[in-house]
Amino acid sequence: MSDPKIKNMEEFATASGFSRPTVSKYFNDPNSVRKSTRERIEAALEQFDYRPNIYAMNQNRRQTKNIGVVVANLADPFFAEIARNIERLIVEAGFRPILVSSYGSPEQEADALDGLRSIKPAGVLIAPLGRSSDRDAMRAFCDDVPSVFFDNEIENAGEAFVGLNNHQSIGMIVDYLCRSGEAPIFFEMKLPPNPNAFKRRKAYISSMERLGHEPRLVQIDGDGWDFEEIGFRGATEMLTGRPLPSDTVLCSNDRLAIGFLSAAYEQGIRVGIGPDCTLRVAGHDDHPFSRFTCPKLTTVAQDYRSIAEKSVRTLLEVIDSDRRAETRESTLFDGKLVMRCSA
Amino acid sequence: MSDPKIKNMEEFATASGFSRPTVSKYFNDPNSVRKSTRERIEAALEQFDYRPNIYAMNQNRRQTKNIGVVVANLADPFFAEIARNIERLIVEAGFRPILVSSYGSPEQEADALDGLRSIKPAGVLIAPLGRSSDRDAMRAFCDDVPSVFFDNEIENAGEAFVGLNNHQSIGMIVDYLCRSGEAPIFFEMKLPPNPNAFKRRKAYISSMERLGHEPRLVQIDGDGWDFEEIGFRGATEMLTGRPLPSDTVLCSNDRLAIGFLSAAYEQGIRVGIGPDCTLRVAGHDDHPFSRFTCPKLTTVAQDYRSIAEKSVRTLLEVIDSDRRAETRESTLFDGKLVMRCSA
DNA sequence: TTCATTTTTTTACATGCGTAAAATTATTTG
DNA sequence: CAAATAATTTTACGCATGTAAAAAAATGAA
Repeated sequence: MSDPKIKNMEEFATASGFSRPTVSKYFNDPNSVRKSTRERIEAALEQFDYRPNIYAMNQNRRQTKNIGVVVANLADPFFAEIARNIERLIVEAGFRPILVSSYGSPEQEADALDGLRSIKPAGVLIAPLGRSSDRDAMRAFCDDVPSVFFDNEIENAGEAFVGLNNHQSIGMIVDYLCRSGEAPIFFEMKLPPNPNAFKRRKAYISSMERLGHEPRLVQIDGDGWDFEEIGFRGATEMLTGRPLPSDTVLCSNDRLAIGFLSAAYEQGIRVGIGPDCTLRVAGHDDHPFSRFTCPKLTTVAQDYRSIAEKSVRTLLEVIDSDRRAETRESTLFDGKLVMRCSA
Repeated sequence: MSDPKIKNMEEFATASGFSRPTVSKYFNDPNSVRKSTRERIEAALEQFDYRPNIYAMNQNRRQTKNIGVVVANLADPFFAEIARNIERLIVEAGFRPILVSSYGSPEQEADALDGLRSIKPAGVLIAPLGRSSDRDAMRAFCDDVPSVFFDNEIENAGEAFVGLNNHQSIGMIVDYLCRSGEAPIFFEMKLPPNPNAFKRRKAYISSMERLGHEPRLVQIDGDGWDFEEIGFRGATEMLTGRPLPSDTVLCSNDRLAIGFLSAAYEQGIRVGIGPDCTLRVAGHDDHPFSRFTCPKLTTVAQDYRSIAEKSVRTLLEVIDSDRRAETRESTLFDGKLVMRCSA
């Protein structure tokens, strides 16, 4: 392949025997030209290896084919996993994903949005930090570019929100724990960085009340996103202190649970549902590592795929229709109970 | 701020009272204009919120300010962590990082390079998949754009390689294990996707021989990047089979060790250095989760920061000097022993 | 074959910037 | 203050594409 070197679309058009506008049309949508034309262009493409200059394209198009994806923390495999799904769907739809991570920092989140702005994306998918996010900056951004939020919501921002039905999922696991043993206490951070945690707290309380049990919150100190470390420290403190009001612990998320289990192990406390176990621990999210904890963690699985699909589909609809949504749509997926051996 | 709306550099130049070329010069390098000019432009910048069109800039510059970062698998927190460091350094150097992940698939790795090509990056940092990488495609890519490899090497590709000194690190932990107990057997995949694994195998063998012990490899089946799962299955099989030739196991990496520990726990085998323990397990990499395994994992820490810094610095030097390296430089950092309680 | 329809070509202009050379103006130095 | 130097402006062109309108050509149906 590649006889002479092709510099631009003009030369490629000449080489392939068509005019530049026709070739341009082909690149914007191969189906917009006659089949015979398409085939001849594609044959030429094999021969001459030319690709349109992406900068010139993006400069002149009304819309770029870029879709920004900003996640709260790529170092958390949960986000990496959902980002992977989202990226795949974006590529399949013929767009180009631009993945950026806030790495837990509000400043970096703001910088990420700022950086995306200059790229003029057709749309953006955002998993915001939550409590520490700059909400005003975020809303201002969403006014300018179509945005769909996932995992975490920012009130009055974006075209839509796609997330987990915490009420259902927490209700489900509280139900399970109550009918299979003692009613759980709720292990969480006093001041969680993540709004989901607040929803889960509320869901826990209402579920317990619904079942006629008294809710008991264990709220541990800690700041930031090092949930395992925070959970470890909180659990160590809790487990060496006075006796627990219940032998069952529901953690606000799997990462706290991972820290909790590590602490319990270190304290020599046997966790699980076996006869020799003195504590049951459950988590939430079905974190990629939760199947390798000791013992394996009973948890609630978020439906990564569905959340990714719905988010991307919703954004693409907004982009295609070329008009902003007048009402903010909110889609919540149910969690699925994943029973392993920790509870 | 922002009185009228500024569309382009022409309008902004007029608004700020300079000519467009002067303003253009400022944006390319603020220090290339007189201080008073710089200050007036910056004042205007506050007032009018304008930012240059990144596509027009990149189209006309000799070089873009983009630096591609392609990692083997973002879903592995090790890569996420090193990517975070690299991204930060790139931003600090005034470039824009473009992060893409192969997610363990050679096709996606090739696609990633292809996608980066169209972005005309000033340079690229690559942590290749290794064994399954398309070496020819990779070398062809490196001919076109300055590339530095990290974590994994591809022979005869790229300007430089920055990684870990497996010989030193494995030697160190073998030394430690031998002097504190029985000589370790080596737990690894039969056909690892990652070339580092081969180096570690060799390093293990030579270290054992140096210390007068017979090397013993336990090579488990499995394909792909689900190391925890592969380690879990391999360990389960191994631990339920005939008695082990040693009570000490060195895993080729932490993710295998995480699976191993999970399996040992399930088998009721107590791992650690305590008196009631029957097995010692060590890993390698100081994976973010290795401090929360049960028991906490003794391992070798890779120096994320140094690897990231050296990689970025090397690439920037190539970019700045505007000439390709004639010799391929290879930098290996020593690992550090992280003693926890698993061995 | 003829006519209506679709596709392609031609022509022309727009986009938002980089950059080079020459002319001008401002600043610094002696 | 004049000369030397540095910064800025003017002018002009280039980059690689999108896009719109009118003209021409190809295609398909009767």
